[in-house]
Amino acid sequence: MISTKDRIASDLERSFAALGFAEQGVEALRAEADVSLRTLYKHFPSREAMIVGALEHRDVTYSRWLEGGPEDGAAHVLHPLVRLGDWLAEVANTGCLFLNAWAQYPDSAAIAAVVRDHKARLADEFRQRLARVVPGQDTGHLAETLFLLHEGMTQAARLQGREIAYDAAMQAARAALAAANIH
Amino acid sequence: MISTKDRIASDLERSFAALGFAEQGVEALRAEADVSLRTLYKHFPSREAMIVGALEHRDVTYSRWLEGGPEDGAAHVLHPLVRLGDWLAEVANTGCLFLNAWAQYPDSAAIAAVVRDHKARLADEFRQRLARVVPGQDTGHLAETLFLLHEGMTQAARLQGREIAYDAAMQAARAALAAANIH
DNA sequence: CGACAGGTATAGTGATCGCTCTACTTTTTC
DNA sequence: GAAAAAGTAGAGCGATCACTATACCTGTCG
Repeated sequence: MISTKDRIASDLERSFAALGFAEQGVEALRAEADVSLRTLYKHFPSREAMIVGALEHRDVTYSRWLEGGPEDGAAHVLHPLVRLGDWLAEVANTGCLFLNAWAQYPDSAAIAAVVRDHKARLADEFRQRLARVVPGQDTGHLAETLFLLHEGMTQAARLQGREIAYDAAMQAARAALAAANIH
Repeated sequence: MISTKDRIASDLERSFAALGFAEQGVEALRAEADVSLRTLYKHFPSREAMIVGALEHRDVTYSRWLEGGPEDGAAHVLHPLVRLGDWLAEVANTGCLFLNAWAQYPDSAAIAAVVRDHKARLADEFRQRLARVVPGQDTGHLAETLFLLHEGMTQAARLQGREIAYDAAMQAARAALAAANIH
């Protein structure tokens, strides 16, 4: 049983992803979610809350998107980057939804918090996968590099095309893993 | 002799960089540039034109910022990344001004054009430096990787801190160059 | 001198937008 | 089956904002 709030959050996420955060007012969001204005405001008491709700929803969907993959070796660590490549192939290429939101509302503490939270979780994903492949080894620096490549691929995809960005990121990632003797 | 328009553009760049594109209206920009509203609109006939003017100004200042550096070897190629690190140490950490603008106005052709232009010039900077160090060699793919690291460092700096982002990007860049036998 | 290019100062305008309020209906729950 | 919870429809308010219009000043140059 999916709650009304979750359904609206999903629609908001889709809507913001498609048209950005500035180009549509609350009325347009209401129409996209196909609810009354009152109901929309009951679940998300301000426009800012709608943005936060959409970002939180994407945080969950993207985490699920990264799950799974090969269970050992470099491929286990690289899986999130491969999945990002898949993601970029599916959606319109508008960069990172979180960073776009943050760029637009740099003074909103609530938005900054959800962005930092999401990115911290993402960096942790790489740390955990590295810990599984080479347990006990200090891989903090390597995890940061993989995270940086994730961010770089996201931005480069809209500037130079998905394939180029994917190839460049994957090659750099493989080289970094190889230098740490992870194959 | 610096023109009035250039002086205003410089103020606009500073203003947008400090406070973002959404948080200040035309009146705030006018105050920052210390001109009358009429003069501001004479040089930049719309708010969008003010944004474009600010971005064009930064395109020039950042190109100048990257100039020079060591004249041979890997250090010649890496110089723009080093300079980006210096840049990130000096300015407030708000990501890439161009991508922030684009995120906010995804439908503006004029803004999209100046963003693409700037990023193309940046990618070319890496290509030219590679061509100088290993003339005749096909380094297209390597240039894309360095460009991706540039974008990644910019974004990662606001998420994980400047030093971490700088170290991660430089390490990945050195590994990529070493793999191509550039030292 | 006098024309004029380019500046200042600022009030006003029309449109948009976030949000609320009123009045009513449907669904759920005990 | 009644009450309460949750939904719909949509008009309207107050504030903001991009942009314009009016009226005036000033330094330069033929």
